[in-house]
Amino acid sequence: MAVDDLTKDLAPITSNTMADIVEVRLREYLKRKSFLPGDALPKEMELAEALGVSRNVLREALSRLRMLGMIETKKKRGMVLARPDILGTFERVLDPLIIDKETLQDIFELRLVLEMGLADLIYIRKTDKDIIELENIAKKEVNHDNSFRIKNEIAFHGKLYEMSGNDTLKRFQIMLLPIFDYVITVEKTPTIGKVNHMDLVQILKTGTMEEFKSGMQAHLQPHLDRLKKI
Amino acid sequence: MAVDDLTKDLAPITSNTMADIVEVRLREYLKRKSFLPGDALPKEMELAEALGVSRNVLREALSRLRMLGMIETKKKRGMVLARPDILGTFERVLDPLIIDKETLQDIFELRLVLEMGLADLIYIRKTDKDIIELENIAKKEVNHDNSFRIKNEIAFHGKLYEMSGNDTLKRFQIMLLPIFDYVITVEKTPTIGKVNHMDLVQILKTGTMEEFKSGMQAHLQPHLDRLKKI
DNA sequence: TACATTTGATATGTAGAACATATATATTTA
DNA sequence: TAAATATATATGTTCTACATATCAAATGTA
Repeated sequence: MAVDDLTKDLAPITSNTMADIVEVRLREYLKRKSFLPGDALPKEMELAEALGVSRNVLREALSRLRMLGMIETKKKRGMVLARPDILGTFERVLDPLIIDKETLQDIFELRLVLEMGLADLIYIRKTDKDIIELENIAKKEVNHDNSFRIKNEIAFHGKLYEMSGNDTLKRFQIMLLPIFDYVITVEKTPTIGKVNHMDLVQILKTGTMEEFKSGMQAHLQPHLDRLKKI
Repeated sequence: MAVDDLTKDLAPITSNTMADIVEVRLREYLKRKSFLPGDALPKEMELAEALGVSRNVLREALSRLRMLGMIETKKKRGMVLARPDILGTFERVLDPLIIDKETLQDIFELRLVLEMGLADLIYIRKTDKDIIELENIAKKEVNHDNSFRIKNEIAFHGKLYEMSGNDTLKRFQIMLLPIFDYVITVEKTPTIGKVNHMDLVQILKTGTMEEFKSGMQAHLQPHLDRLKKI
């Protein structure tokens, strides 16, 4: 354990390559000059000369920014600053097979936190149409095999995120799905709370937000019970 | 609006460069071969030849994976698969000046959702020491200028995240701070709820989780009131 | 034999030149 | 004037060469 802590606390000494340095310098440059999306950037050769590196190294750094969507390039027009898709970059590294166990657990908890906190947004923005759709999803649950049950579970909770009216949140949830898939697969027994999906729909129809919050908590309780104290 | 929807629905036709393709191919390769952190990868020339591209193009793709922390390289040892820091990659593109207004709003709401949903974790894991520290932060609030008030506000809510015992969540919050800083700066009048920090501390000391949830909601109510219905 | 030193081989890091390709702009042609 | 063509230019790609760090083997020394 002590070793693990050391490696976390002590600087990684990431023997910075030129590309690493140039990447940082470019970031600083873009920020300092307060470039805005659409603004044109100097051409590669000018940047390379200014930085005192080969075009090759510069292009490695630019390649990174391009991947993140921070810049876009066209053959003759040159480069322009762009709006990165903040979630798109996230998605690239979200592989449950690579993420360590602790982080996996953290993310699982993050999902619980999100769903517990979603009630306010849902109650501000829910529509009758939403509730009907949600009910239709809940109705399909009876008498199906396990793989269908999981799909339906995802559809139901996905719809809840959708009802929050927050696209970023919704995309975030979709992105985290593979991780829960993984965690759920690891779980031995399926977790079923005292409040099921149909109950939640009923609360949404006629109940108060407080009732919905309690209902959601009861629904997720088996997961919450599993969380360790420290 | 119709145009915006089109650009979202229709494929972006991102005239893929070789580096883009190689990046994807490498990802697939790593996944298919189910490499694990620490495993050695083939050397650059072998990969380049197998892919039928120049070493240069390959290096642009590798440079991206290296930035994300997916691979690490050493002079003679070659490359090994590594564990990417999932939040580190996120941080790179989180600049309030570049993010568009809608996403900024989405993220602001995300923060509210997180804090509303944090109660369960906090009640599972809070310690007396935590509460004393939180109280000390709350005590310092009186009679200070605005810049101190904001710092203290951040410290208080930051401590709440810390009490969740979830490192990923805590880091996530720190990462989102610049964005709230930006949103708060835009706000004309400071928003003060009916329940203040000291009240929340008192609830944590002797109250139930339900009371804490209600208290948190009252505390954040001014922000929630501001949210648009759609 | 055991250990320290030197040497060489090797994989990544960096540089530079050359050519390919697409495209905005200028020029020519109908 | 408008369409077709040519040219200049910035990015995309390849190739070669060399620098640098480091592992491993060979050599030297006690």
